[in-house]
Amino acid sequence: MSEALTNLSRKEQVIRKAAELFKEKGYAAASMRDLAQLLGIEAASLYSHIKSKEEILRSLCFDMAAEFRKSLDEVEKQHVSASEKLRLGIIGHIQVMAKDLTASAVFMNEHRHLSEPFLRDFLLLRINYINRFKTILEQGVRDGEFKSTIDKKLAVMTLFSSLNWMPMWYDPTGIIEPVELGKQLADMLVNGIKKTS
Amino acid sequence: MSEALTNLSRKEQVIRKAAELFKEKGYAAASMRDLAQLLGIEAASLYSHIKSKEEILRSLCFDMAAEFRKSLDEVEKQHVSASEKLRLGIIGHIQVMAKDLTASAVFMNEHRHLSEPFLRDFLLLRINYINRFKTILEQGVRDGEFKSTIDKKLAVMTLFSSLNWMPMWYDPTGIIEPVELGKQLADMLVNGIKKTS
DNA sequence: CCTACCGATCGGTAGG
DNA sequence: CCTACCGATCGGTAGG
Repeated sequence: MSEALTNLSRKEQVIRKAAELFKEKGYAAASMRDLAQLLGIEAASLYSHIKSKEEILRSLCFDMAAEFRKSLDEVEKQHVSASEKLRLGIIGHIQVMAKDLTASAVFMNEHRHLSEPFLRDFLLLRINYINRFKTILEQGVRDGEFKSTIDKKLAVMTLFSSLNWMPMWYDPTGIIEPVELGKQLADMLVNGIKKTS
Repeated sequence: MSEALTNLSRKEQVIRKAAELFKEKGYAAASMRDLAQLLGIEAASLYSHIKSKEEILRSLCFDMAAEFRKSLDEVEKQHVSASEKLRLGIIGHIQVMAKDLTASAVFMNEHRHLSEPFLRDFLLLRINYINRFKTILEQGVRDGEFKSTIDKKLAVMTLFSSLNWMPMWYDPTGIIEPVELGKQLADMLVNGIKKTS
């Protein structure tokens, strides 16, 4: 029983270290020997904790996907305007990423190394998530809250690009907190950077 | 002479095919044997055209960097407002990318596989380019054209994220042209998506 | 551009 | 978690 607990936590240690390694070198260039060395064990010993290198990637990608999904579920329950929903969606997304910036970077950059049918599943989850944001934008246009001239595909892709690159430059030790960052990003997208007065 | 020209054009064929392969599989996961097969030759034969796998990556990354730089040089010569400069800079960047979406994707996603001192040089070019856009934003704030409350780092990072992800979803056979896309992206960033009337 | 090959390294297994 | 390995594959060279 305590043995099972120990194994579980050791497995998580392996996965977390792997995330750091995958983020730094990329999945393909990161070797299991590199990973073992970081953990102070032999490469062969890794396989008492995990089944394969790809299993690690899978758990990182799909766990993050589940977190993003949960966050957006909460937002959609709210009865608020489209711009408020968009704001909450952005803040939620950033909060999820901020909880694990390393896993977020792997989620974003390394998912393509997933083999089938996992890659297909992952891509479906992602397109679904993006479409839920698109729905919010469409609602905003319908309600007369957003310009009818905006290109929704461009807007949603711009949003996602900004969101997904955040792990590359966001400094968690810096002054700005995740929620504040989300608010500013949402404000910039909704209101632009031009002075309105 | 015609031999030299043939070699040159063959070298370029190799590089272009490599760009497609690097984009699709990632640099580390793309093997020279894969590349050779795409070209219908043996892996060893590649080395009569190129010195090493990394030499290909270097030429792709640094050639793109030079194109981006040239484009921004032109923009900075113009005597126009900050928002117009920003607009022209965005359009220029997108035009450069649209000329070679494959090389652009490699430039963005694979540069980290450059070895030193090339990686350092590349990163310096990139930060310099980003800072030139930041200067445009600062000018806009100073001139009272942009809100003084905007986070310039966030704004410039958002801009770059959107710009750099474009090769991932932009469909060159689609209806929207590069210049039009640049205009819309600039408009969205400057004016936001909210109705102002 | 080819054949023939090199040493290094890869993910992973057997058996303890 | 270790020692001892495996077959496959890697980037690249020699010599033509």
